[in-house]
Amino acid sequence: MALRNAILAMLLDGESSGYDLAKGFNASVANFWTATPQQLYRELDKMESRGLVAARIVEQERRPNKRLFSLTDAGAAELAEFTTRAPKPTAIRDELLVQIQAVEAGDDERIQHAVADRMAAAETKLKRFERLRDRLLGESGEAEFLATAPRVGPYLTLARGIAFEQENIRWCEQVLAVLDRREAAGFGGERLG
Amino acid sequence: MALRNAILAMLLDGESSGYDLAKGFNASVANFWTATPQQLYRELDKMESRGLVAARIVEQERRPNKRLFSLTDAGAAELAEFTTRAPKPTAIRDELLVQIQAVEAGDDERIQHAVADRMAAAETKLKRFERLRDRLLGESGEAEFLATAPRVGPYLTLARGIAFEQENIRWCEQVLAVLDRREAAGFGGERLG
DNA sequence: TCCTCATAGTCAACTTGTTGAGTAGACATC
DNA sequence: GATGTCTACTCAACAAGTTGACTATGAGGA
Repeated sequence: MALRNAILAMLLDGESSGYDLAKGFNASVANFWTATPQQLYRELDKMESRGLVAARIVEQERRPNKRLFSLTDAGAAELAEFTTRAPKPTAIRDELLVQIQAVEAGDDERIQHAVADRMAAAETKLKRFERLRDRLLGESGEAEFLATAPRVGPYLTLARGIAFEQENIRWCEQVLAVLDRREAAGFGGERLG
Repeated sequence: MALRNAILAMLLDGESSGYDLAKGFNASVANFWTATPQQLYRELDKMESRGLVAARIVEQERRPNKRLFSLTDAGAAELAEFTTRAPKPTAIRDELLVQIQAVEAGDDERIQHAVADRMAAAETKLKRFERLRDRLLGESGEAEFLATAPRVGPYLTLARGIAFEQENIRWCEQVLAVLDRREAAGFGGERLG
């Protein structure tokens, strides 16, 4: 249900192929929803058969043909209806946090590595998001943009993504500092059962 | 896989029943993983049959008997092994963000309501987390605790939860401010197709 | 020339997560 | 005395998400 509506929301930006959507919903790019390509192709077929999106085949030279999907009136109505329903509460669900929760019973070194990797990924993502924001804002400052732009939804979700990644980075730094200090103090390596 | 390990990580705090775990993994309480009761009972049975946890039935007066689960050596080994594997990258997946992305094509008023609800929920959760942190810290300050406590994992995941909810609150405030101002400026109610 | 990457998908099998209902006793509240 | 809430689950059905393999073409580099 939510995936369906996330796709409809993406199509507000204009028609696009399953492949394009897959790039947008990729975990390393997305700032409001994620999905794998398989999920998208499957869902798009269902949505087409229900008339929520319209598909049009575009023949291309030098590369495979593609199907471009666009919002139909029924799709827009469905999306509008979705915005009237109470959204599900969200909570964190993160394998790295599970590992940190169990850090004293696990492999210190590997976990520190994982935290460093996560921090690097967050930094990359943050930079991407900031470039995206600059492109969205164009010449205007934030206040002007928010007052005059026809759409602010994408800007606001992007703002959430930026804040999330900044928080991620700060937290990773804290964790690394704490684990380093404890290792130096002789807490490293020891296992709790 | 991750749920299994999240359960094992919970059992580091001592034996507990499915019902108790369900409370801990409840979306409004959890700071590192969530699960429904059904998921837990199902997974616990599987884990018991694989020897990762041991169950013991405790007969109670005035209330139903319960099965208390505890970590076995095999379970602890599985959890340790899990900490050596690279965790999956996580991304935001939030119905409210989908609604915000589509705010210009949706129902302004209801969305503002949903944002206000989310903010209230985040405040409740933040307070709960802060109380939990105070209990964890006890008499010690943060620096002392981090230097001397036998386990810091639960503290670090709690810190992530706290930061997440604070960010949530800030973002909700921003969104409400922006939507209010746009409504006053005459952007409200109008729909984009 | 081979190898990899990017485009643009499809198919099948599997694992995870969600929803709703049911059971059953004890206690509190109106 | 009826209703609701808390403990402590179980069962069944369904929806959503993941994994891995496969097809096909063209471009760019080693």
